[in-house]
Amino acid sequence: MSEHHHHHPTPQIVSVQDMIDRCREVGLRRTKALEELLSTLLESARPMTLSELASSERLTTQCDKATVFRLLQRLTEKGFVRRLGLHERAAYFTLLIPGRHQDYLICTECGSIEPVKAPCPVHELEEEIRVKTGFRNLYHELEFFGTCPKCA
Amino acid sequence: MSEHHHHHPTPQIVSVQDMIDRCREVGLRRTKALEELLSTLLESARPMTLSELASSERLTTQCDKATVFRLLQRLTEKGFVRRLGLHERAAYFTLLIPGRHQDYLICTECGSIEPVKAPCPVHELEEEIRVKTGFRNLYHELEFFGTCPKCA
DNA sequence: GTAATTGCAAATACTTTGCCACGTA
DNA sequence: TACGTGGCAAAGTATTTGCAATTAC
Repeated sequence: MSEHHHHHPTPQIVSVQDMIDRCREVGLRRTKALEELLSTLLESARPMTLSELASSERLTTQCDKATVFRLLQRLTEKGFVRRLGLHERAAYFTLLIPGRHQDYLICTECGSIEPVKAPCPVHELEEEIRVKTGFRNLYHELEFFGTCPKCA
Repeated sequence: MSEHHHHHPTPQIVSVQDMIDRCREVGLRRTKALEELLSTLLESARPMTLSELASSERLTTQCDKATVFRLLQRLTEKGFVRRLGLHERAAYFTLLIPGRHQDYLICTECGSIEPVKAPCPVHELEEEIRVKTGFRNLYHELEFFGTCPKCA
């Protein structure tokens, strides 16, 4: 029944409400667009592009693409969202949840994106780089590319 | 005592001549543009964008940007070049040399890109993913982002 | 000679901004 | 009221393609 709280990331439940509160703390206003965007990102199992977000069920009738763009921009600045490359022409965005890190497995044929289930083996190297190079605010991005079984 | 037979990077000398020969084997024609492009990529310590390549010393007077684009496209198809994300709006390209793998350390402020000197710790996970998911042609991309000492 | 390759220009795709109206605090 | 935010349209940047001329083999 009791949970052990060790140093490794504990799966934590994050609510849209929490996120909005955190946004308001740094000066963002509570708007319908912000709520819907955060909800959509939170519900998504994978990073999404601006176009995907802007045309998603919750947002398409709700607000303009430029609005979503500017929201993502603000959220990225404030550190609530991270912008990922993932090799497509369009950028991908994902919620940044403290203590949670995700790597991705991407099919170069059909473009499917799924989270890697295994633990990320890069933290030690990241620490080494932090110490040796003096870089600040260090983080990493790790993606695996290949042809998925369906496309093979 | 865990001696792995991982393809450790054998420092191999690669000449433009070799690369051109390999290109010809797969049907590409020996053109001035191809030579200059391969030379430029080979001399570069880091991946380069299409614009950088097209306006580089060797290529700017040599050929059109569309030509460089199509060359990179063919070289990528043939597996001689890899296209990387690296978080910028433009894609980056780098020569793909068998047995050689490179991770990058990128400053989010000034955009500088440098190769990581330490060995990449991802090969085992890559193998695990290959086995568990059935993905083919698997490879990975690992980048570290942060603020470099100069920009801090 | 034939097919691949090139240059130029035009078309796409994705991102970003200007401006003024609007809503939140 | 004041200032952050939103919608719409236009501009900006990177990529991609069509086509006729050229070049490698």
